[in-house]
Amino acid sequence: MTVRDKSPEWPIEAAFDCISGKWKSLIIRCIAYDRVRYSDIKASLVTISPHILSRQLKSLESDGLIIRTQYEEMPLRVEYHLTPAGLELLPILEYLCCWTSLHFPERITSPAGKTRRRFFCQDSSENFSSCSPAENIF
Amino acid sequence: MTVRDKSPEWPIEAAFDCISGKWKSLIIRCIAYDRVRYSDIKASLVTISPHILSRQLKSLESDGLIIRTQYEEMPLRVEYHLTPAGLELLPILEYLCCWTSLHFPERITSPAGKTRRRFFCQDSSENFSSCSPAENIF
DNA sequence: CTGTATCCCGTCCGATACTG
DNA sequence: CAGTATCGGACGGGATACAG
Repeated sequence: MTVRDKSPEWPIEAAFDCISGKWKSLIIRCIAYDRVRYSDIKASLVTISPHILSRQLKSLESDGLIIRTQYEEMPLRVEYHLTPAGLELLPILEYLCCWTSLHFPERITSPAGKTRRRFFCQDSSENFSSCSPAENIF
Repeated sequence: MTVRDKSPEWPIEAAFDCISGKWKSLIIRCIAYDRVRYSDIKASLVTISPHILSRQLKSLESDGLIIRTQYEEMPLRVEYHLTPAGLELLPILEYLCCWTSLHFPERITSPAGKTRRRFFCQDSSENFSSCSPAENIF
């Protein structure tokens, strides 16, 4: 729970508690289909500071959306991947993309300059074939 | 736009900009299936202050999710209802309810004491029959 | 490579009182 | 009835520097 309010009032609140935040959905997208290293996420989300990334990853982990795996190598290697709950968030995020594209396409700004196009799975559009507007996002 | 960040980076951000906020999803639920008056929303969301409710309603209106209709009567009457975009948010909210119920049911707290059960449409469960856990919420 | 420690700042939420 | 004015407090995001 990373919420400002300790007692969410209905299921929506609990869900928002997990995924709200400026970077969280982008992080989830980054690690959606792979095990991804800290430095790779950092490189993908160009302008995020290490402090913020660290905090968001901890929050996502404690909320049960991602799993952190540390390998005792030198140099240190840490990989992140989604839990089943995190994976089941993807179609919802996809749906939200569609909703925005359908009703408010003018509000969409390009991630260029702030994020880099990496770690995306082109095949995912098969799962949401009815949702074409956002199919190039996941 | 009621956002903290002026330039959302992808469609998800634009969507979150509209629906994030402590009360917004509850307000959307309140006026989901009717034209509802300010005082009724206020009465339904027991603990919300008039200031906050007013601000959230303005935000939802300027984001194109709800429509405000003012009748020049005495006493003044104002009604709110959802736009098509707002209506299409309902299945997504429903999905989020299901997601929470499925993966983190223990995080759901009762709205008792903070909200009252009014303005709900029991029939709506028909539209999401595959989603039983939250069917009594909308 | 993978983070943590500090400090600052804007935004959101809220209580209280007041108004057309 | 349907809001607005004013003032705080708390929290999330961010810049910068440092550490295991």
